[in-house]
Order: sequence, then C-alpha cells, then structure tokens
Amino acid sequence: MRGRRIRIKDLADRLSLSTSTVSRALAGHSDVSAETRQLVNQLADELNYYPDPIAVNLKQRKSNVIGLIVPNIDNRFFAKALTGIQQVVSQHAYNIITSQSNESLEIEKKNVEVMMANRVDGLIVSLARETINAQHFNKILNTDTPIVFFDRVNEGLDTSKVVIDDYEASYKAVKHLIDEGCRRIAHIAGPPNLFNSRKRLEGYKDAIRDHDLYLDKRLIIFASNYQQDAKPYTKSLLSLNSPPDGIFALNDRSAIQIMYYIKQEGLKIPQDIAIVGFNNNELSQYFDPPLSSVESPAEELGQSAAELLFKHIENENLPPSSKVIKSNLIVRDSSLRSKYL
Amino acid sequence: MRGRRIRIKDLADRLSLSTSTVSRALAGHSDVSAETRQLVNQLADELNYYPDPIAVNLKQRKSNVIGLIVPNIDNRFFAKALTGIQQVVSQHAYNIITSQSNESLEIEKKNVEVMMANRVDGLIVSLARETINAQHFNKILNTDTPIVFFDRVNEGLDTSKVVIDDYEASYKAVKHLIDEGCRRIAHIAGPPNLFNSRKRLEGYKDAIRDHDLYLDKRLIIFASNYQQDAKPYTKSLLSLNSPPDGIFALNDRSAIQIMYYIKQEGLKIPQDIAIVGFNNNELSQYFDPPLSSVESPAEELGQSAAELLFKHIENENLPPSSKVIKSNLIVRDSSLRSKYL
DNA sequence: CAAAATCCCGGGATCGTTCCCGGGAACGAT
DNA sequence: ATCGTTCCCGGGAACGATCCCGGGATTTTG
Repeated sequence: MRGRRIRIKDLADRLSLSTSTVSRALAGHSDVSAETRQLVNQLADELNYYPDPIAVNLKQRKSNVIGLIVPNIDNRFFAKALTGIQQVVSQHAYNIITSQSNESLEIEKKNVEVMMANRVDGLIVSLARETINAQHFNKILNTDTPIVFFDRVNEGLDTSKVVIDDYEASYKAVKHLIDEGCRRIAHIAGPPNLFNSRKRLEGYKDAIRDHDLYLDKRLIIFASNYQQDAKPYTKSLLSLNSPPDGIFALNDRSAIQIMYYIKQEGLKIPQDIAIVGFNNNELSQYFDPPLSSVESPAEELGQSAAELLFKHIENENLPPSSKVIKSNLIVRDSSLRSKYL
Repeated sequence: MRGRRIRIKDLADRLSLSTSTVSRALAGHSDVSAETRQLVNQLADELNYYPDPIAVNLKQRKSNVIGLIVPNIDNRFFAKALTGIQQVVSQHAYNIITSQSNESLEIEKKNVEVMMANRVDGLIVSLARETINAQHFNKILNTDTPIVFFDRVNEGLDTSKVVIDDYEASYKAVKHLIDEGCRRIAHIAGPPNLFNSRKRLEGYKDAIRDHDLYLDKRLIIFASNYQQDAKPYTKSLLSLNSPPDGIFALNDRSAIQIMYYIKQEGLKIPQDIAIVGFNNNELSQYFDPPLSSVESPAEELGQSAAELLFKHIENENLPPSSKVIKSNLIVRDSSLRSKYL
C-alpha cells in the first residue's frame, strides 16, 4: 500500500550518498557542499519526496498533533472556534484531532483518554455541560501536556483559559432591555457549574439591581437539559401573575424557540416582550422580528486559544494565563421597543 | 516533556523479561505462558502503560488517521457528517484530521497536499464549489490511498461515492409544490459543476415537464457566489412579468433569505409564493411560516462514507461503489398553500 | 614543508514497537 | 539414552529520519 513511498534512503542510493548527508542537505545544514545540496533538493523535488511525519515524530518524540474536545461540533459556535484554531495550527504545521463530548461527562472522560493515548502535544477544551468536577484533566496535566480551556471553563484547574466577557456582555444586554423600557426581565440561564453561566447570571443580577428593579427568582430559569425545547418554561413564564416584558436567553436557539411560542400566544415582540439572544446565529437576522443577540467572536476565541497553547508548547514553564475577548451586542428589532412607542 | 513515559522496555526490565515477551504478552499472543501474561498485564495496568501510537504506526507503516476535507465545517450539514464519520472512525480506533476548503479550489489542493504529507490511510472528501476538475486527487489515488467522496462528488474520478437521492428529492419537492397549486416554480440551483446540483436541476426540470408546465429558463437561478445574499435574485424574480408562485431553493439559508425579502415586499407565504428549502436547518421550523425542507441525513451520509472507506482500507482490491441515501421531504406551512384555500 | 584548521561526508546509534528466527528446556516416545 | 515435539522466551533486525562522532581530503597557517 505504501510500499512505493520514497525514503531518504532512496534518494541516497540514487545519488550514491549516505542517508545522513541527504538528511542534512534537506534540512539546509551548512556542513554539506552547495553542490550536493543542490543535487539532493533537485532529486527530492523530482521524486516528490516528503519526509515521513511518523518517523520524524518518533525521532522528535512529539506527535505534532493537538487535540480538541468540544461539546458539539454542529453547534455553529464551536465550528467557528475550530476554524479559528485550524488557522493557527496549520501555520505551525500541526494537525488537529477533534472529538465531541456531546455534553456528557462520561464521553468527555473517554475523549481525554483517547487524546492521552494518542500523545497529543497539547489540548484545547471546552467543557461539557455535565462537567462539574474537571479533575480528569489532571492526568494529562501531570504528563506536562499543556491544556487551554476556552469558553466553557472551570475554576478548579490551574491552566490557561480564553473566555469572552460574559459578565459585561450579559450586563450590557440586560441594561439594553432596561433602556428599552423593560421592567420585568427574565433570564434563561445555563448550567450553574459552568463558569460563564455564572458570570452571565451575575451580570444579569447586577444590571437588575443597579437599576433598582426587583430581582425575581421566578424569572430565572435554569434550562436543565440542553436539548430541551423552550416550550415548557416559556409557558410557565407567560402564566406568571406578572409575566416578563423582556427575556435574555443563553443562546439564539432558545431565544428563537421562545419567540415562536410567544407569538403563538398572540403576544407581540418586542412590544409585549422584548428578546435578546446570545451567539448571533447566522439566521437570527432573518426572523420576524430579527433577533437581537450578543455576538461572541468564536473564531477569534479559537485563534487565541490556539496561540496560547503554542506558547505553552514552546515554553514549558510559561505560567497559566487568562484572556478575555470582548463580545458585541447586536441590536435588532426583537428588543427595540422604543421604536414602537 | 514526555521523558517520564513508560516504555515496553521499562516493563521488561522490571519483570526481567525481554521486550519481545512483553510485547507478545500485551498483544495476547498464545506463545507466552498464562502466568507471565498475567504478570505483564498487571504491571502495565499498574504503571498505566499505553503503547506509543507513533512507534506502532511507524512499525506498521500506517498512520491510523483518516483525512476529511469539507467546504465548511460551520455548515451544519458538514458538521453533522463529521459526527457520523467520527462514530465509525472511533470504533476502528482511528483518528480524523479535518480541513476546510472554504469552497476554494486552491485551498482544497493545499489540503490534499497536507493530507498526503501526513500519510493518511484514507480520505473522505466533499468537493469545493469551485472544483470542476478534480484531477488533483489522482496524486493520492496513485499511492493506493483510498478516497470516498460524499455529497459533493465529481464523475471524473473512479472512486467510491456516497450521495443522497438528489434527483428524486428535487423531483418530489417540485411535485409537492405543483400539487399545492404552483404553476410557475423557480429553482435556485447550485453550481453546475457539482454532480448533485445537476441532478437536482434535472429533477426540477423533469417534474416541471412531466406535469405539463412551461419550463422557463428565467426561473432558474444559478447562485454564482456561495456567500452571496439572496436579495438580488429574489428582487429580479419578483420583478418578472409573471413572477413565480413557488420557489425551490438549494438550501435553507437561501430559502430563509428569500422568505425574508418576499415578506418585505408585502407578499404572503405560501399564498402568493410557496417555498421549499433543502437540508432542514434546525431553526427552519421556527420561522414564520415554518419552512418546508428536504431533510438530508447528513450523519448517515458520514457514517456510510466512513464505513465504505474502511472497507477499502481493509481490502485494497475492492472496486469502487456508489451508495445512495434517501432523503425526506418535510412539509411545513411555507409550502402548504392548500391549507389557505 | 609540516601542522593545524576547515570542509564534507559516512558510520552507527537512537526513538519505541513489532515480528521473524532460532534456542533451550521439558516431555513423551522409541 | 536419543530423538522429535511442544512450549516459552530472547536476540536482533526492521520501520524512516535525525544527529553525534569521527575521519579523510583539502586548504590555510606558521
């Protein structure tokens, strides 16, 4: 199958040189005559020679592969992050192997095992929803393999992290709803074990309090199951004695489902209820009304995570650091109550 | 960094055995005493020994990695396909390296180079829009590395393929529009160099002709640029002397944009114009009206492609084959004119 | 002109694993 | 007692590239 592959030895035989000389010539070392180097490079070109990465990796004792573990690659946010990571990684002539935890702690643990077994030189991770205790990453850290977490991070581990400004983004989104005249704002929150869910919740709470609004715990919904439809909690929010007049959701999918069910009830958006989502899905602008959303720069997040990881790979003793990337509130009609006054 | 890794030699030294014996014991060969095997396995467990995949790969002369080249991973269809591929690949204890052509022929060529340089054991590919001539894959085929194409295929190469029933899907979708009373149906077509674009166009044409409708070439739009917004061609369709009363689009994103601009013009969907999309985006059901769409089983497509690839990897002489996977028309309100009669 | 420095290159070890080959011990059969 | 089997196991050569070491040939230096 790969019997016909050209090795350094083949070049050496044809030129009546030793493999060492050919190797040095290809590597551009100085202790080989310009003439010989020329011959070698020419033949290598001609025969379309590539060094076997596996042999190189064995010799160098590294895999030139980094691992990526994300909850779901068919989540556009993570797909974009992967794109950002790939840009950086390909510049370093590394490869990525990707795996999905499917939001499951068990699968995440298995993924970590696979990554370890594959001797990745570094790992980029965004945690599963279920992951409260992230100690299974310590096995990897103990082998001095660097890990960079992004977006879904956990405070229990002393590693580098890249996150967006969840607190500020959330605060800004809620403040925007308040500025548009909302007084009872609901928050569809993420699982509280995730750092960014908590930060967003804090931002929500602080914005409410800073503007002297009543912080009603019945307006805070923890969407327990990721795949769950928004119908139940939308209904229950609407059936409150004093239902919300604004909703800030953890992602656009929820926000869009909520809009759908609100419209089914005959209520108007944003006049009756204003909505802001998160992550700015590419289709969000085409809804009726177009959905306001916090745009989180997923690609940039991925790039930063990868860049940070390579710094760790290149310098073993680099202390962990955290990077925060600014998000951007995109205001569309779903939250523009002032437009209809 | 990985100096502390345990090798087979470490096990051998501790047990005063040779590396060969340890290797055979771990591999479960019969020619080693049950007692020794027991000791070896126990110590391996204890020291948390994993064989180094790089060394194994070098020895076995394969990488245990397959390559995936897709146009865009943040296209949900391809993300789902990747998920399907991963399921199969992980069962074979293989890994995937993923790359994106970004619909560019040049990048696709580079991706192929990278895959070759990385000695992938097989390749799964969905072609870029720009790719008319796919001869750059011949370099890989010449090394006897199997390739399976899926969805975006090309007839010029004698390899295995997995596609959906584009012709039938298209025919069914258009027939559905006709059944709902549409008489002037437009088709937003994909680039004609892609096999499935042509098949869909054929299905469209045949459905029109079989039902004695006039095949108006002005109703066939080739969306030249993938990223292009639907606004220009939607406007031009609407400004025809006799504008369409039904539109069958190449994907949901186009369909949704079209709906958006049609509604902006004050026209009603489906009463004035009925719409059917393709690929059934997860958000399509939440639009107003909910979008009818052809659901293409991306995950299954990925699985089949991977399974087929492994058959080729395991059997070098397996002749190329093609598999067709059935899609499914999901009818929602955007095309249900009969409901409003 | 001899000694030293310089320039190129080959030999061989190395990375960690697998696998072929062959050797020694135990055992039963002749 | 000798021979042929069977059963375990060790030695050593791969896999392909890199790199240290040292040696011969040429050039420079005193």
